Amino acid sequence: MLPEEQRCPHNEQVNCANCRLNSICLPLAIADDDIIKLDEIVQRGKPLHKGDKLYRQGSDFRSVYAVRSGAIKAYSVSPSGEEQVTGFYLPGEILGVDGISSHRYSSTAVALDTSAVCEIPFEQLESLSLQLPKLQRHFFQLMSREITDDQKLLTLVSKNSAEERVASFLLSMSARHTRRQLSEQRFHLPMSRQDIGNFLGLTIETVSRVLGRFKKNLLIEVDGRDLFIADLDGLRAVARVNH
Amino acid sequence: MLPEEQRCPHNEQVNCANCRLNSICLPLAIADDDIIKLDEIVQRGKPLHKGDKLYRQGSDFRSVYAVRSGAIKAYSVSPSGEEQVTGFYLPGEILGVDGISSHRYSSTAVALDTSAVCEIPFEQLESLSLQLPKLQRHFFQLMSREITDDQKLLTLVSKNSAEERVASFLLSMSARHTRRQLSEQRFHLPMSRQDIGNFLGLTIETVSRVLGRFKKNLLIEVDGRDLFIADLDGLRAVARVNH
DNA sequence: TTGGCATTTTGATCTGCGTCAAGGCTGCAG
DNA sequence: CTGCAGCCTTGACGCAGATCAAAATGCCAA
Repeated sequence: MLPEEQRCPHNEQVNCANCRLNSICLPLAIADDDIIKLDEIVQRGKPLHKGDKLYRQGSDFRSVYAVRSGAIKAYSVSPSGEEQVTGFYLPGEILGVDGISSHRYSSTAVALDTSAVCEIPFEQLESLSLQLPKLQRHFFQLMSREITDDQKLLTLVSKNSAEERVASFLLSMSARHTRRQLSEQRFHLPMSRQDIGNFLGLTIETVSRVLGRFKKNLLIEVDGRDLFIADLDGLRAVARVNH
Repeated sequence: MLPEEQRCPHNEQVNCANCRLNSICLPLAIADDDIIKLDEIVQRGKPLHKGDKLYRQGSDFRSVYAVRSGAIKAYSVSPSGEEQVTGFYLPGEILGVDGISSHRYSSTAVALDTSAVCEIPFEQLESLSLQLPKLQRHFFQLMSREITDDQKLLTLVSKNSAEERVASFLLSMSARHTRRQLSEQRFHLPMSRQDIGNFLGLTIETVSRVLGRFKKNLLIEVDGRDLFIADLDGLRAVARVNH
């Protein structure tokens, strides 16, 4: 399958109003003339290459970012030196809000593939939110969702087995692809086994073994990072969590 | 030690402006005449008794709450039936923001002791935030802090040993007491071992054993839920995280 | 005071996943 | 083509913390 940016090139998406992702990104439920105002503050940068950093932990917070294509990984390093992957961001998703509280990003964001993002300067977003109640509400909801997602992840990591965690992760990826009208069953994982393991609190070997078992039980087919979920309900049964 | 509400009775704290907690609660950095507007929408209910529910997972979201005295525990039950304690809220802290995204609370909040809270109806808070840029900003920061706190907790639970987790937890409680001008070393734990274990992804037996080891190593003294941190630096060394 | 229930502690044993080690696969550079 | 580096898989073994069990302690009500 072609990457999304090739099926719907960047240069055709010159504004928020005609962006294919606008139903899952910021402008949700904002009136047309309001989208224009939002559009004026959004900056569309040049594509990031694999490995490029979008922002770094500890650097000054200025903007939040919406992913347009590709995939971004966010991770933070604790004072004790532990590295923790805090999230993967796919097209239509917003990252960077963790920087608001301390005026510095609390994580580093790196492109996992060639990616494109929209930069939204936060001060301007704040001003606009004062004028557009729906935008303010949308932003409160967005942050609240990040909180509930983090709490679900905490439950997953602290209460579920390795198989349940990996199954939930695959189903989460699947659901997020579905939201973008892409295949529910067949997709590419943009991150390494290392990243998956770190995110889920598992070692790379355990992730590999669990995927091997899923394959043996005919739940999935895997070839490197290409994934096919052969038995969605079977995987849901393993995850014991609704996705 | 007397509970705070007895040293500083409720009926003397009739408004936000003279509330002893206002430096760590909402009105931070808000001008005096703005505090009055905020004060008008805040509702001060009667005290909650131990075990009383402030709100329930799945019920309609209407308000966020500021703890005035006592202690509140928030927990959620996943579709698979796992119970996860998502946080403990002490005087000056805000809870309930997890309900914004889906218009329903994603957790249940229960009083661990006799407690008093201020109720802040969210629709009115939203309206006021449109008029008071500082309040909007404060609220964005508050939610962003909740996100970064959750991510730190995730790192703690997924990357650290039982001893590191318990030590970090005790230091976190200590730091939050210090913020309220209370003893850094001596305080009462309002929650059970069960709750601590659940919060940290450990069993009650492990929590008990770790506390026993800390006691043996003269890091702490414990008598039930009364705690004295005898060696703060020693405990910090065990936690390997700055608190 | 006594009884009963919830909470905590302590001990013995078990196990899922981490750790260590080795080998395979893929893609790129020369 | 060959060699090398990154990434992934597979196997053998050990251990931190879970589980199972039971006793100790605290707390409140009658």
